[in-house]
Amino acid sequence: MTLDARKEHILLAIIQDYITTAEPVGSRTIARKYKLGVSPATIRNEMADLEEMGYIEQPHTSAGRIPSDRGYRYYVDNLMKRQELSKEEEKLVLDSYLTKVQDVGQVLRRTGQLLSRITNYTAVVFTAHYGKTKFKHINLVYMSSGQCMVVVVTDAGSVHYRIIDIPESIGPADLETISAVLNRKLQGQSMENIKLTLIKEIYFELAKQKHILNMAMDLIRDSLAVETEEKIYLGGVFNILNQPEFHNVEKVKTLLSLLEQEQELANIMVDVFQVEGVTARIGEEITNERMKDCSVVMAGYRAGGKPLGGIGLIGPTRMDYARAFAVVEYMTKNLSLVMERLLCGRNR
Amino acid sequence: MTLDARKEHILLAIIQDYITTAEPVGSRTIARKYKLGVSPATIRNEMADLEEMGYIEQPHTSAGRIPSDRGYRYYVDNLMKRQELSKEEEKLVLDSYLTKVQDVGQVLRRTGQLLSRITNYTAVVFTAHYGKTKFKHINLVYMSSGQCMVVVVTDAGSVHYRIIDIPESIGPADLETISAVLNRKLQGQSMENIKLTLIKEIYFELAKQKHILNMAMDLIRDSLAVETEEKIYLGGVFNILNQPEFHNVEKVKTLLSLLEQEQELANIMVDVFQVEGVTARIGEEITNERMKDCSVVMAGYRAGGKPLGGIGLIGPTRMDYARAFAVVEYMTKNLSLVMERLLCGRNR
DNA sequence: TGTTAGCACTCTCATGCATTGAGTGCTAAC
DNA sequence: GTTAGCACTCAATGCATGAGAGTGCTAACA
Repeated sequence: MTLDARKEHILLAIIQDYITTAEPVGSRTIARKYKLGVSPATIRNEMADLEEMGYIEQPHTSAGRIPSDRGYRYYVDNLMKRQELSKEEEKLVLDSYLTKVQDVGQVLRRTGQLLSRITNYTAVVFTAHYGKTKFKHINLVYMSSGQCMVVVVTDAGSVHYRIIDIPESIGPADLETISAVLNRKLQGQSMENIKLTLIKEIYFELAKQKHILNMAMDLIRDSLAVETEEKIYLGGVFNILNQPEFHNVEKVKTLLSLLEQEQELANIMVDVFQVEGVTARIGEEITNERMKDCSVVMAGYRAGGKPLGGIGLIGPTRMDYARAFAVVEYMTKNLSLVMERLLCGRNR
Repeated sequence: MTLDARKEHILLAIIQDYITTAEPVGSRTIARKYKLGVSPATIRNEMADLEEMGYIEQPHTSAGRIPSDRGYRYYVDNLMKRQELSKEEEKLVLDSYLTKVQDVGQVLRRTGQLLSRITNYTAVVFTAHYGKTKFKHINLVYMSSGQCMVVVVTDAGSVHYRIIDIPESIGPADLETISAVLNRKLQGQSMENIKLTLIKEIYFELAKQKHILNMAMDLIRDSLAVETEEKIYLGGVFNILNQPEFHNVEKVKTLLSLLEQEQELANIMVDVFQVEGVTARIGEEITNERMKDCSVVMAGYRAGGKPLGGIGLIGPTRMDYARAFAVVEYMTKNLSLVMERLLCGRNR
C-alpha cells in the first residue's frame, strides 16, 4: 500500500506540476524540472507502475499523466508538506475579526468572504446548531399607533424580529407589561419546554392582549425553530470560473445548481465537522454525482467544546491542497476563538 | 423618426423571432412565419432600409439580421404589446407576500428570489433609504455574567444588534436603567441631532456605565449610518447561464464581476427609481462597458409617497421586454403595498 | 412606381485529410 | 536496474472543399 521513495518522488512531481499547470505531465517534463537523477525512460517505467496501481491516469495514449483521485489521496495523506500562511495573510484574518464584535451571522458571512478571497476558491460556511436553542429575551417595541415590533433573542446569540399590527388602543406601557410577563415566564426555556400549561398561564395572565400574544408566540416559535436548522453561507462562488476545468458552461451550471441547494451541501459537510482537524474529500469520495470533479477541504469550528459547524473550500480535484489545509486550519482556529467569545462569554 | 406600418411589422417580426430563437433572422423566415403578404425579396428591400436607419444589423454578410439597441428601443417605445401575468403567477406573488409579515430585509430578499424565479432572469432589488433614519428604540439584554446584547431599532424598520462585554458587576437591572435613559433621551432623533450636548447629558446621567455607554452609542451610530447606505439584493444570478449569449465563460465573468460590485449596480439603478412607471435601459444606454450586451428593466417602489428603492431584471439585450415589463410592474405595485404596511402602519 | 423572380455572390460551418508534436511502450544494449 | 533508440498513437492544427443560408442586384411584371 505504501510506495518506494522514487515512486513517491515521481508522484509528488506529477501532482505538483499538474496542480500548477493543469496540463497532463509527461516523463520528459519531470526529468527536466524535478531533478531525480534518472532519465525520462526510467520515469516512464515508474509511471507505468503508478498507473497500474491506480495513482495516476492517462487522458489518452499520447498525453502525459494526471493524478487520479487515489493519487491525490495518497498525496494528501503521505506526501503533502505542511504549509503556513504568510504574516500578511494572518494579519488579514485577525484584522477582519477584530474590527468589530459582530453578531454570529455576520461573523460567519465574513468568514466565507475571507476564505474565498485568500484562496481564490469557493468557500462554504455551515452552522449546525447542535442541541436546543433556548429562549432568552423578548421585547415588544412600540412603533406607531397600531404597530409594534417584536424582537426575540435566543441564547445562540441571534436576534429575530417582526413587525405586527396591534389594536390602536394599545400603548407603549401595555407592551412593556406583556414583554415583562413573557420574559419572566419563558426565560431559558427551549421549544420543548414551552408546554401547554405554561402557555395557558401566560394567556390567563394577559387575557386582554390575546391577539398580540399570538403574534409574539409565533415569532418565538419560529425563532427557536430556525435556530435548529442548518444554515449555509457561501463566499466567492464565482471564483470557480477562474479554474480552467470550469471553462465550459455546462460544468459550471451543474456545480452552481448544487451550491444553490443548501440541503445537499449540508449533507456533504455534516459528517465531518465534528471530527478533530482538517479533512479532505476528494472527487468521487464525495457522495454526490455533481461534485465528482471537485474536492472539498474542510474542518469544524467549535465553542465551549461544542462543535458548532464547519468551514470548507471547494475547488477542482486539482486544487492546491497544501494551501487549502493551511488556510482552513488557521481559519477554524480563529473562528472558534471568535465564536467562543460571542457565545460563551468573554475570552480575553 | 417614425416608421411606416410595413417596416414596423417587419421590425416587430425580426425582434419577436430573435427574442425566441436567438438566431439571426432572414427574409425567408419572416415571409414564411409572419404572413405579411409580400415576398422575401420585398422584405429584403425593407430590411436594407431598416439597417440603413440603424434599427437592425447584420453579424456578417450571409447571416440574417438581428435587432440593434436602437431597434429594441423602438420596439419598447412603440410596438410592444402590453402583457398581463397569468392568474397563477399573480397568486404566486401574493402568496409569497402574505405568508408572514416579515422584516424589511427579508421582504426584499424574497422579492429578488421571486422575480428571478418567475422570469428566469437575474433580479436586482435595491434600497435607497431616502432621507434620514431616526433612532427608535434601544434595548440592552442581559445574557450572562459579563455579556450583554445591544439591540437597536430604527424607524426604517430594521434591527441591529451586537454582543458586548460588560463588567461582571453589572446586572440586568443596571442594563434596564441604561436602556430607559437612552430611550428617553434619543427617541426619534436622527444622527445629526444626536449632538454633543445631548451626549454629554446622557453621560452625565449614567457616569458609572461609561464603558457600556460607549459600546451602545457605537451601535446606534453604526445603525443609523448603515441605514443611509444603499443595499442591494440579487436573485437568480445563475439564470444568466441559461442564456445562449452567455455560453462563453469570459462574458459570464465580466458580468458577474460587475454584479459583485454593489456600488456600480446602484449607479445603474439610482437615476430611475424615482421616476413613475417601468423603465428599460437597453445595451449601450447603460453607461457601463461591462453591461453593453445586457438590458435592465426596472421600476421604483415607494411607501407613503416616498420613493424607497427599485427593482430590476437583468437579461441579454435580447430579453423578453413585454414580459419583463409586466412582471416588474406587477411586483413593484405589490412590493409598494407591503412596504407601506411595514413602515407606515397598517394598510388594510 | 412598387413588387417579385432569378441569379450570382458572400460568408459561416461542418467535414475530411494531411501534418506536426508530445508522449508512450518496447526492445536491446550497457 | 538503467538508458538510448525507435516505432507507434493520438490530439491538435491548418487547409481545402462543399453545402447551406442569406443577401443584393437586375430585370421583368402589374
